[in-house]
Amino acid sequence: MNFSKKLINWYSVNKRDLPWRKTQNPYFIWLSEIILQQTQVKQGWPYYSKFTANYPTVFDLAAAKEEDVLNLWQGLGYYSRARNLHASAKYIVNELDGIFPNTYKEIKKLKGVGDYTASAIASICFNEPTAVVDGNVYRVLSRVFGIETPINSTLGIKEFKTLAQKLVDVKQPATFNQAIMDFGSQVCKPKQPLCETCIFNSTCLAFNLNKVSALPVKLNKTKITEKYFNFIVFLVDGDLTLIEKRTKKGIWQNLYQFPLIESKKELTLMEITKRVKVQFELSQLEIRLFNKDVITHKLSHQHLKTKFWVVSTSNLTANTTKIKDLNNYPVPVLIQNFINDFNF
DNA sequence: AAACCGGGGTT
DNA sequence: AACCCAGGTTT
Repeated sequence: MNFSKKLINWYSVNKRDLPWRKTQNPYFIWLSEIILQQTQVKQGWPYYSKFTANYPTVFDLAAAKEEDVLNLWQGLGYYSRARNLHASAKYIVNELDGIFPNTYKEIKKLKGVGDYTASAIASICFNEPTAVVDGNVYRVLSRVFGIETPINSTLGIKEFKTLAQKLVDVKQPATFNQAIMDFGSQVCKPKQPLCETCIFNSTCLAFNLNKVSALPVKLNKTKITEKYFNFIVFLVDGDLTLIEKRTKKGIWQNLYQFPLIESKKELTLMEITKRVKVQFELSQLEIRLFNKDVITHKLSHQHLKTKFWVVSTSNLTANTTKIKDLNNYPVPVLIQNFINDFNF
């Protein structure tokens, strides 16, 4: 029996029961695929439930305010996904009369949709035989076929896509694509894969050559930079504070935060006090450090060493926000954790 | 081709 | 603390 047949047989018995597997509605499949980019099923699941409940159709999503979409996305990370999702919903409604594009080529034109996502939607919703290549597929194919080309090299990307495209069952691409991904996540796992009971273990090159833990090959090494973040948490007359929107490109674009003083080195109480006085035109103020120990918020490529400075004042000229309204604004997890811990 | 973009998990 | 996981866009 060939690779695809064995895989599909495995899937028919072992497939997971996931909410987005009950539908072929391209809007729902698109939502699920964007949410699941760089995200485990367990983490994405509640967000899929929230989004389908709040925005049951593409028209509802298109009509929403970006801020509300980001608020619902809060905590999931990679926020450009939410911004692109919203922009594409508006594009589908305004330019395509609300009709979801139905070919790989047209689907890929949506913002935030690349090769993987376009292949997934085209195959699952429209039966187009385009093979998906996600992290699971790289792992399964590199091991079973013993391919050592780095999966994040230009050559590797082409090589694995070609192989997957050769293997895909053109009669049932949706089943094949979901089968290989499910197999990768449940059997051919990154750590402690289930080789002893694997359906491919008699032919799998990695298993038989004892190379399972060495595959797939990935060249990497992202260097991590360190920054100091000082958030200024104003308390004005007990019930007001000050927040600002991050409008510039970079992390957390269009999310909100307390006014931020960023630096390459750690700043002292004196330096913070002075900068707050100058920036906010305050002659005198009461300031205290909330977290005795610095909070290190770890992103994939930077570590943010964070302090929250609580400043009590009554004569702030800037536009304040009611503390009880804080949860109307999308904020990074770092800020949400503070709001929860501080207990205003 | 390399850097950027979040957050959660395991060892 | 050091490692791992996982697509798309921008530079």
